Amino acid sequence: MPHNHDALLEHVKADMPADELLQDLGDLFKIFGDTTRIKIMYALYEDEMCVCAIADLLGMTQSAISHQLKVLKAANLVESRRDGKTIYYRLADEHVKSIIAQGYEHLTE
Amino acid sequence: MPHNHDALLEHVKADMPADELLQDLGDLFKIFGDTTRIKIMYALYEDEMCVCAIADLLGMTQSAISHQLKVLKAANLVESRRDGKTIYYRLADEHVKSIIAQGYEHLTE
DNA sequence: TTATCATATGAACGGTTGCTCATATGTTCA
DNA sequence: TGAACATATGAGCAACCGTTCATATGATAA
Repeated sequence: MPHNHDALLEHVKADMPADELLQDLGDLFKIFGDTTRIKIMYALYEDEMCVCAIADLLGMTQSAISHQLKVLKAANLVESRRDGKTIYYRLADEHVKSIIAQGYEHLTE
Repeated sequence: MPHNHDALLEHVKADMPADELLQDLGDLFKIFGDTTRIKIMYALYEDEMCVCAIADLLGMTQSAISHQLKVLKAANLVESRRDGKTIYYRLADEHVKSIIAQGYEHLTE
């Protein structure tokens, strides 16, 4: 007879966040789970930057960077402003830095 | 003539972590970027749990959970101990909680 | 308006990933 | 030892994802 843990499950289940939130959490971290996007966020750590500067910095296509910036913007991780032909991107809030910082700590300890 | 930002690039490049670390960061967050793994980590938030209990909790196959636990263990996010036939998993350190907490904050503010 | 720069976007292709299924390993107990 | 339970693992497949390529949009200046 398989062993039983209904009591434990009852307890743990009660403390679990809603499925939708867990899904959203996964989706959020998925965005951090790509080196290109991590690099973009690090590039914006101190100051805003235009798309072609980021592309130059990472040695990648302007198109590739644009696609990724769109993903980051959809997740409210970056914001942008236009100045003539140029569009400058910046980090949207401090969570970006603190999430990366926590990951960094896990790796370097 | 395309506009120039060599000076900016020079400065930002100097502050960027090594490529290998950025890669590792991406790989780490990739692991958080899956709902099943997020659920497993949340299940272990307060106490250790055996594999079949996690499978029951999430309504998933034992095999699927085992595969994911292997991924989590390889990234030092969970640890395990054996007690007879049963193997209990627990969170490896506090970073797991704080990383998830930061993501949670970003979503709920 | 036309040419050029800066960025955005859609389609498509190749690589990755998470699950299933079958099976193997390891442990306990009769 | 053999049967049952608990977990691990390898192969295979469908779905997802990041890039490239071609092209579209938007802005400026001549």
